[in-house]
Amino acid sequence: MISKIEAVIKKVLGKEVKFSVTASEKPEFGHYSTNAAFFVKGDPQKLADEIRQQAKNFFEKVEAKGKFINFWISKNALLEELNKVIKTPKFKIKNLKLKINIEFISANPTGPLTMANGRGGFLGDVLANVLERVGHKVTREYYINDAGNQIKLLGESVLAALGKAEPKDTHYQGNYIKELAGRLNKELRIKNYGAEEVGRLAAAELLKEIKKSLKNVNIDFDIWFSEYQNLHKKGELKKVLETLEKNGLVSKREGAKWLAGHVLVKSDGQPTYFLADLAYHYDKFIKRKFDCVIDIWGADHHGYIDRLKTGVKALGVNPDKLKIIITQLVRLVENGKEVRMSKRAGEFVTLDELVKEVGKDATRFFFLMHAPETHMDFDLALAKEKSQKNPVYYVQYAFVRCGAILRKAKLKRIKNYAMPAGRQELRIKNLESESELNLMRELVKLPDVVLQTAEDCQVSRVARYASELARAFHNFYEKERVIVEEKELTEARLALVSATQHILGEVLSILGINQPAKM
RNA sequence: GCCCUCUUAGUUCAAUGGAUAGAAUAUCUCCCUCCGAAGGAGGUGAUGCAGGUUCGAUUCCUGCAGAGGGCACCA
Repeated sequence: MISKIEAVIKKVLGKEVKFSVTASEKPEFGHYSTNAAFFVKGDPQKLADEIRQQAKNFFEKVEAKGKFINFWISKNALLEELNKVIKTPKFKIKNLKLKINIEFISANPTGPLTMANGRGGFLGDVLANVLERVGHKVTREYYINDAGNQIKLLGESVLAALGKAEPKDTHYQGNYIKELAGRLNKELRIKNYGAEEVGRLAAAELLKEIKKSLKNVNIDFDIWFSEYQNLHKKGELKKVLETLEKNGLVSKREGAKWLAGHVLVKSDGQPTYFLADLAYHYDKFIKRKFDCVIDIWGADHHGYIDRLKTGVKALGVNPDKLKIIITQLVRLVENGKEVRMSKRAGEFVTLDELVKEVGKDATRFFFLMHAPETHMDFDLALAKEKSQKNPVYYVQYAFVRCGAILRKAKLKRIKNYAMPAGRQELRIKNLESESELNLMRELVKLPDVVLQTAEDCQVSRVARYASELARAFHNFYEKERVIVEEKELTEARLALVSATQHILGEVLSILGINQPAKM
């Protein structure tokens, strides 16, 4: 809808003028408005009239108020647009076709997923959904850090728990290590593994747990990329290092190899994580040829952004193709006091615990509502208490109400309203009331919401839209009875309900939230 | 010390540089003869401080205060 209005304004202005069109927040400002008159000389009302002339049937009214120009969309145009949205196959609103890799969570396999991992997890999952809706080819990827020191440390921790090694402060603590040690004990008794091998074994075991947790919250990955198997074992680090050396970008100092002030190979000959990461991004950009790579990291890695971008540039890749999204850390608060979350100290709330206490859908919505850059304090007890008031239920309830009405219509054998697969033309020409039209205006916003989100990655917009759409529906439900005496009116309203069910269902599906039949 | 992020109703969050700063929740009133009240209608209530740029600043810039995070031959 917005791009349509923009196109009309552009036609009138004739030249490149920077302006924007937004959905209006207040009824007196119409349905949409633009600030275009701020940027051109002349009477705003005259400009408004010219715009109206350009698309007479589309606009019911175009009116300048001060320098703002407000648009009222005609009923026919609204209905036409709604039909268009409903009939879009799979709601795929564009076909942009970029090959995008989105890597998220990638928590080290040295412990269970914490609730903070959920933040980046849900963000990545939903962002991937959004990007798919505009036609991109999206690969969801989890990078498994199974090659560094932490694996050896994990192995030592397990051995220490079995009394086969000296306990140290740096070891991973917590019950999960003891449980893990118990599970591995049988195998370890037969074979005499070193710390690194034990670590690898333990990491594989923990990765199974991580996969289970993610499955439980409906986050799927296309690729689980093992640093050890796919990079180290295949000698990819060496290859990338050689490439960089050939291009004269590597310098030697104090026995180590450097790239632009960062160490690639330590003086003891061991590669750094930086080199592994370069090999990884070489794999993504050069070998697998992704047009765009999105990494979602926690705020504790923000200092690493410049380094990686520099490195990627050294590989000959335009660093703008690498988009890094930072999510602020989540602080765990208990009884008003902060608890440091640490796998080493064994102090954390796992994602599993959180989901068990608060519920899958409420957990998802809670994280998705918040912009990634907001700092969050998280109190498990409070979250549990508040989950009853989570807006997700408001949205799901609207969806349930749609279903309840349509069920009743079916029982009464009312026909001519159904929209199987969203293909049928909506028969809603005789809907006139404000709550009905308002609902239609909300429904029609779906493509704009998805497009904008695919553009700026602000996933919380989708969650907000879900609430707004639900409100428009609840409002309609309260004001108008759907199944009434007049047959035509009933059919029209049922069609509207059916359209709402489809679009609300699509929004829930983008958000990865369950579409319940009952609550 | 240097760098990044954040600061908006009691609380949790919105607002591509635009209009009278929106919601939710809490609180105070109302509304079930009804397709489910997990709902609807209304009241109260907010931009940390000081400058600057601009026709216009919650938004951009500078300084200050407060909160979180980062500054490794760790990953």
